Amino acid sequence: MAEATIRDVARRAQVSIASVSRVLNGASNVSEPTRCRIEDAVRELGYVPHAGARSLSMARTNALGVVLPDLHGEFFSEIVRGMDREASARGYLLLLSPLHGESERPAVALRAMRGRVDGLLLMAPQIEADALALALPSGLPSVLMNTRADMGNASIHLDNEAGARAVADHFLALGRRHVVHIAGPDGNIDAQERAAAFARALAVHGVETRLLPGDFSESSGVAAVERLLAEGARFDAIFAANDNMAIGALGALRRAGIAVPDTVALAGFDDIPLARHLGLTTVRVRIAELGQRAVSLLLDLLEGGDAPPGRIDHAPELVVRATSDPAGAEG
Amino acid sequence: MAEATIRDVARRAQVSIASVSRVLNGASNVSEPTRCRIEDAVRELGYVPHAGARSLSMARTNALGVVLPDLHGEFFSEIVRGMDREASARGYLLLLSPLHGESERPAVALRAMRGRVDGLLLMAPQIEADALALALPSGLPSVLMNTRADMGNASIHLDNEAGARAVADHFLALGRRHVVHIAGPDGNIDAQERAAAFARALAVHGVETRLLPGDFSESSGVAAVERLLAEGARFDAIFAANDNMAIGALGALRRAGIAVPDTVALAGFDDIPLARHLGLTTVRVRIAELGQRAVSLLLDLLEGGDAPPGRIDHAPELVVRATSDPAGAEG
DNA sequence: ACGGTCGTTGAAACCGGTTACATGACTGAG
DNA sequence: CTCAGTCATGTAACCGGTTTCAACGACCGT
Repeated sequence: MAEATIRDVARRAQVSIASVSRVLNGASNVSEPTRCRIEDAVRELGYVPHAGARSLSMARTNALGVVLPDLHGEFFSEIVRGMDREASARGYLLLLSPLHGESERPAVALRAMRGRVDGLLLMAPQIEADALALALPSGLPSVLMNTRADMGNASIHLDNEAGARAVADHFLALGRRHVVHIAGPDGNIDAQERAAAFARALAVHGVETRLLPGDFSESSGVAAVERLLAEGARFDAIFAANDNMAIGALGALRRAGIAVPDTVALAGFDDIPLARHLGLTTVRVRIAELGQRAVSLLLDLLEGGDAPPGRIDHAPELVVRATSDPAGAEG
Repeated sequence: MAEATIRDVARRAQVSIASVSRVLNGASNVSEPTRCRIEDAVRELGYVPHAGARSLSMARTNALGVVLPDLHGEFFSEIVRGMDREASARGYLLLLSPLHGESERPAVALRAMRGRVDGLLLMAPQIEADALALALPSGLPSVLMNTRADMGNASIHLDNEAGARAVADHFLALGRRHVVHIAGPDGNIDAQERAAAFARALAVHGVETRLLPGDFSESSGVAAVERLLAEGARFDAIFAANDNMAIGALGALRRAGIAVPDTVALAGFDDIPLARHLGLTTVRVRIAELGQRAVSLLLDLLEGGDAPPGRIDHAPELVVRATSDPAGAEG
């Protein structure tokens, strides 16, 4: 048996579809007996409105498109959780379209969103500004997260510079002078900002930074440390561009018998739950909050429509734990 | 400027909307010159088809609804990742609707899906069978995950019994005889199955199980251990119904100076990434794979339509690590 | 020259809702 | 008693696509 439509309900209740629609949407101008007949018919038929059809005629879907890069576990779930918290509180659903395998062009994913969602949340730290401008559907209100482009779009950015600077200052305060940075993937804007700000903050105090490549994966953190050891390099502090790599580095240091934090201080970025358990010093991002704020910004844009708030910065916060705190017991 | 519609394209290319639609969908019966004119018009206008309208007329949305309880971080992201992997490989998007605050009735969430998605993935370990039957939209193909109901619906279940039994056997092999189980939330089917199977497997060998309440949160794991210690209870093995609680328990044991695994062996369930880092013995679920299989099952159902595969079991696997392995170094 | 076939095209119905507008009954005021 | 003003209700247009079907012209064989 096919699903009941509004016409079936109208027929059964002996009224026009207009009246049914009115009752369903809580319009006031329907008489009591008519309303009852309709409500009965709805119940008897188990009628559920067809959201797609409604969206089409109302030009409103009550859904938000979420386009994310291939994020590592904790980060992904946290940001989606935050987005969902805000979205569902305000009556919206989330339509997910991860751009897996970061290489894939986002254009397809973004185009598929037209007619499906009222607005777009796009996190694309890897994409060049112009590619982004090309791919962004013009008619769709969007909030950009941690992207390069800055073309009048509302956007929310993590303050990578403040976070990286805090780590640099912390290392300096500990008296470290032989500092290594394990960087994130090449094209990633967050990684670039972190690396640049970190090196700059140290350079101000005459400290040079040794830069090693990484790709945000745990294994690349391991590789970086192993390379340092193989070279016999001298270093007393490591800042990894994210927690994952820091965790890899921590493991490698331990296996090599290097005392953390006594010989080498270590810090990451993100503050994923694992970081707390491992006693990793890091920069707390409050990922869920970031997602929540992005959705809030987008919905304000959609509903208010008036003052498009430009760029919002999301401030992170240094969390000192065992891997850089000589006083603390190591987790 | 409003978004271009198919009529705008037709007008510009001097053809009917039918021809435009044909070109867009790759129909063969369009002459070369006409096709070119239309393609030019599409390009010039930056036309993108309206997915909502197309869905309505095709009665097909290319989206799957995902309704999940309030899962803890890793579990959530892993299962969504797995679902997305399969869904997007087969051309579908995911529409997310977490039932946060587990108490909330799923009926609303499920109803909102009608007309938006082609099929439904529902994980609801907390919901009673009859409530579920009532809430499930009749016209929507669905795959149930770890639910009680078994009403002809396709479903995929985690084999909790096998996992719990494996832990029990492992503890027995270690010679443990004073065994504690920290249970999951009351109404949760997974928690119930794990607790029952665990106690049963031990009982066969004449070992009784001390049962403590928990709610899958880390803090409830801490609380359980603290309660044991306060009572001065004698115990040499703990099986927590999930990793989160096991991690809480591990912390509490360490703080109390109790040797793990020498004095007390510890195991969890799920194998979240943290478990590996902490050296926690656990039952590996391959969460992403679970999600992937669920989507695959649903899509087979949708596309094939023929043989509705009934109930599928997803087998977990015991992973022995430091918290229960006397030989292994403790992580 | 004629009828049949084929390939190309457009008109219009349809998907399932919402809503502007018309209609008609009823009410109260003048 | 009449006329304006409510109020409840129905009709039909519309949202933006897909698809059926009929029309049309070109081409073919005879």
